[in-house]
Amino acid sequence: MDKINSSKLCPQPEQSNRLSRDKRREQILQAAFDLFSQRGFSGTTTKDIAQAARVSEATLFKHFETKEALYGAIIEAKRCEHGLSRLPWLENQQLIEAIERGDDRAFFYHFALSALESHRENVSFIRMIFYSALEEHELAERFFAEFVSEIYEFLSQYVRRRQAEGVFRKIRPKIAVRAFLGMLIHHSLNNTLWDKKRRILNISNEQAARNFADILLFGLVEKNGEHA
Amino acid sequence: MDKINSSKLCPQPEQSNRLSRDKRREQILQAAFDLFSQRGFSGTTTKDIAQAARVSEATLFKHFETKEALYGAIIEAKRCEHGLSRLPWLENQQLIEAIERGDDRAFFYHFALSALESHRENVSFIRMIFYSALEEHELAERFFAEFVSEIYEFLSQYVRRRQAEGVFRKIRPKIAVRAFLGMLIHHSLNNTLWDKKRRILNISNEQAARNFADILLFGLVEKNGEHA
DNA sequence: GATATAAGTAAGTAAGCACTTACTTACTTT
DNA sequence: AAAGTAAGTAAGTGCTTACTTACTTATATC
Repeated sequence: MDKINSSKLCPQPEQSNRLSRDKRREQILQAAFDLFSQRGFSGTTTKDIAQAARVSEATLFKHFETKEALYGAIIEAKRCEHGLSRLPWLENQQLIEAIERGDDRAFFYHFALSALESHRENVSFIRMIFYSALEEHELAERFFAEFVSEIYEFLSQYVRRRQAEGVFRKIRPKIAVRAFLGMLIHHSLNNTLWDKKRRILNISNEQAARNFADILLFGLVEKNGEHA
Repeated sequence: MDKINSSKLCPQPEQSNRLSRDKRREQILQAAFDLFSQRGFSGTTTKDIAQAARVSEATLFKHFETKEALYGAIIEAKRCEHGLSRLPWLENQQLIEAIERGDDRAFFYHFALSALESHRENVSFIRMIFYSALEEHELAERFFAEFVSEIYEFLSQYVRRRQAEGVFRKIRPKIAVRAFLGMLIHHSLNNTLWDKKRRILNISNEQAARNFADILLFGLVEKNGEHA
């Protein structure tokens, strides 16, 4: 209606909204990701997604055969983004230095901090992962098998080494890792899902990382000034 | 069809399936709870619920005005079941004895154990709570405000007291509580949601409770035989 | 045993759902 | 500039959804 001759009369805003296949595809994926993470798979309609991506539903189905296939494409895209190629510790210089110095406190602090920061930056991804786990889509399973289990491996190797060196006491390393990751993930989950207003506990990621690392290493029981 | 004269010809199974209002109501609630916890609110249809409860959809809507109201009724029912009246520690004799003895290890062990057991017995409830949190229904909010915050209060009181007595070191009590609850909830979540086959870590609730309590109290760092 | 009342349902309804069809642009290649 | 190709959509399709209507039992009370 207001498009027909606009290119002749007013040249400003109404160019063609035609995009290259890849650009449009990405746009739809982004809209779908946002909506799925907010409302889950069955809570999101293809009409909603099309509207959010500013295309017709027909266009959406030209790019993705089914709603399920669209979900699958998101999984694939996120898998590449968060995939094995860039596990967080490999690009965390301070973490690597802490390992070299044998500084357990710095090691767990920097690991915790980067995990908490990453959670904060990927709230949508976390929500989507949780939806996937509940709905038993494969995203959750893949994420766990490819990413989480690597983290367990990395951290429990560290614990095992420090046990061999006589610094850590005897405990199954994976139990220690579960405890530590539990602190981190539970804290992030509180901040993004349960207690967004942070009524119960409102602390910075630095404080959280520092305290969780210290609890893991030294516990609550006083040891008379062993660490300042 | 096969109901019309069955009461005259064969007296065994085909009595009337008419129930009292309360009985029927409860049956529908149970079916709805099971399905909502498996598939979430928008993933469950009223037809599914009616079938699972073995009534017609019309009957379902005679008992509950809308699907949303049915959800609300579940919340109310679960709130009574899990409500303030029976917070877990009040009926845990071993926990109370541990407090009286001033036995921190026993205290956190028994708390952890009863939490983990309770999670195991209420998998459906946990799933439903998580769906509620993601879908931002009020169940999650109420549960948190009425139940979880009480637990924080109880545990941080304990920590505060032991700090005053010079046994625990200086740390914000709620951070310690968050760390401990994180271990417990994350472990249960792994067992029921992420790693049902327990590939990464397969331990009993007793082992988990023992180890988590010890990490909280003593940490990982060796203290040369301070606790056997 | 007649009457009142509540429990129950078969068969709808309108709106919403994932997905198609048949067609119109816009850009690229020659 | 003509032809070929790909991007895009208006207007459906048939099915499913939450919810109703108009009716049929069953049971408690007198």
